[in-house]
Amino acid sequence: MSVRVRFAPSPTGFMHVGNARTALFNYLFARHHGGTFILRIEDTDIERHSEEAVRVIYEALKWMGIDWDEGPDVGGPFGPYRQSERLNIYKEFIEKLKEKGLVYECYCTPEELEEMRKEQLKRGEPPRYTGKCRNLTEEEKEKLRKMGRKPVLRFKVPEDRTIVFEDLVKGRIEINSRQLGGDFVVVRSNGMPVYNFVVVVDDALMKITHVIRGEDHISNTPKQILLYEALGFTPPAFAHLPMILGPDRSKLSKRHGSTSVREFKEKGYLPEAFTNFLALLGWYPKDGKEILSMDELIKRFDIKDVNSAPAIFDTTKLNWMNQVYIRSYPVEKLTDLIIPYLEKAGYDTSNFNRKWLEKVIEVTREYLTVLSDAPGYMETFLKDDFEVSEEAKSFLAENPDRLKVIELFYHKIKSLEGELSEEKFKEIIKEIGKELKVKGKNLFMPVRIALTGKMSGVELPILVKLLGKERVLKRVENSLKQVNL
RNA sequence: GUCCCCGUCGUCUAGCCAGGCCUAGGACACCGGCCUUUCACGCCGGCGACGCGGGUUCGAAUCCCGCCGGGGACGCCA
Repeated sequence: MSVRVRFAPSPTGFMHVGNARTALFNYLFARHHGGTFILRIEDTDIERHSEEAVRVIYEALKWMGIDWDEGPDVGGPFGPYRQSERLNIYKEFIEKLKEKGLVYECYCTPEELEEMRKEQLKRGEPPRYTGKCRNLTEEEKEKLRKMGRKPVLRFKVPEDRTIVFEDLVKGRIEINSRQLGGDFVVVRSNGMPVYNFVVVVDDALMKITHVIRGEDHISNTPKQILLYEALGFTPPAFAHLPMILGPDRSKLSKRHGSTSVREFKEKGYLPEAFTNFLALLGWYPKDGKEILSMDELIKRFDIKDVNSAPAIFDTTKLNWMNQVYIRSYPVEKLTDLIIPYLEKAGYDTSNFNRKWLEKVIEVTREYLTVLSDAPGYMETFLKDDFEVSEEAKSFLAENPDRLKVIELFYHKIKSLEGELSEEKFKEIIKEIGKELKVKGKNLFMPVRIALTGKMSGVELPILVKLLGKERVLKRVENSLKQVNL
């Protein structure tokens, strides 16, 4: 039987990195086995769902390089792929449960249930539904209905049964039905079925073979297995991925900083780096190779190699990976991605020659960790009216020779005939060194300051070449003005 | 509180199932050196972990028991 897996997020308006990793592992698993990857939108909680929120999911997945074979937008043989559009399907299976006498109406109000939970907790008992309404008579129900109460439908959980499943990453897991918190709700009082129920119906009908999801779903699994059985379906295989933790070792959430895919995209992480990094959170290739393209990930991915211990989300390594990817990215693509950051920083990029911009990026890419660093590092090339830093000024003031270097450099460039090439620049510097009898830092640093106002930066010959004679002169004039007070 | 899951360098992890090849390997980070007439890159080196206690065994990171620690779940959220 061919592998069919699904990623089933609820549209909350943002894609959490934990969800992104779940999607990725499902995707890798599907592609590795030549199976089908399905996208299903879990929006039974209608109040929270919006079209925009669904689009956020599409965008995040596409950005990461994940495509799906079946889904709300592309369709497929087992649609619809949005739970809010599957309501009559669920109704049919609710009827089945009713016929079998496996569900019953419960008229307790949320307030009553909350009260009950509090008391149980106070007594040191695990909170659970007691089964209060399990044996209500018709008259009692009628009475409660007259009070204006709308019932929920609860599933009858068997008294004392050990539910066992073989988890693909955790191993054998056994839970007694007594630990399930009592009879659980399958249909809300507003008639809307609840997650644990719809997920079973959908996974069964969509012929899902492997359910790969976060560890926080382990406690749902026995309930779902009970429903599979009640409905006459065979449960799929389960694989529960270890949690992703924040630096404080608690479940990663918004208070830990950036946790949405979009934030990483906006900061300027390359999708290849981000995906590569996520893949290594809880999984490790047998051969130990860490920089891996999507194809290489697919080739190597094995659910058996997924770690069962949780991982802390620490972006230090992501930063390194991003640098690695930035340095090997095609310049054209990199330029396309960097231009928006330049625009945001106030540059009108239409003023720049595209080829020239690419050359600038070619030399500055080495310095970038994230794309949003680009405007800062590229400033040296883009802005001629810079300010000479205080550090640089005092450096020049320390030794009169240093200023002389700048002045001589200026005259030599001014009287230069023809193009200012890298070689020409090196020659000129050598000449200055000989004529003024200076060398080392005393020779190079003044020129650097005159050209950039800073004490560090890219290699001078390259800078000079990309600037051209006119801009070099303009810059030296600008610096001289600031230093000669 | 109850149940479930987890515990190897600061972090991601290899090794654990099939005990000796482990004076525990790699990567990131950190520190130092080299390279570079700057910074970064690159190269070389260093620091650094089997949660604790018992047991089994000639031998345990690996198997067993207990403890401790961390996390998750306990919704008419998904």
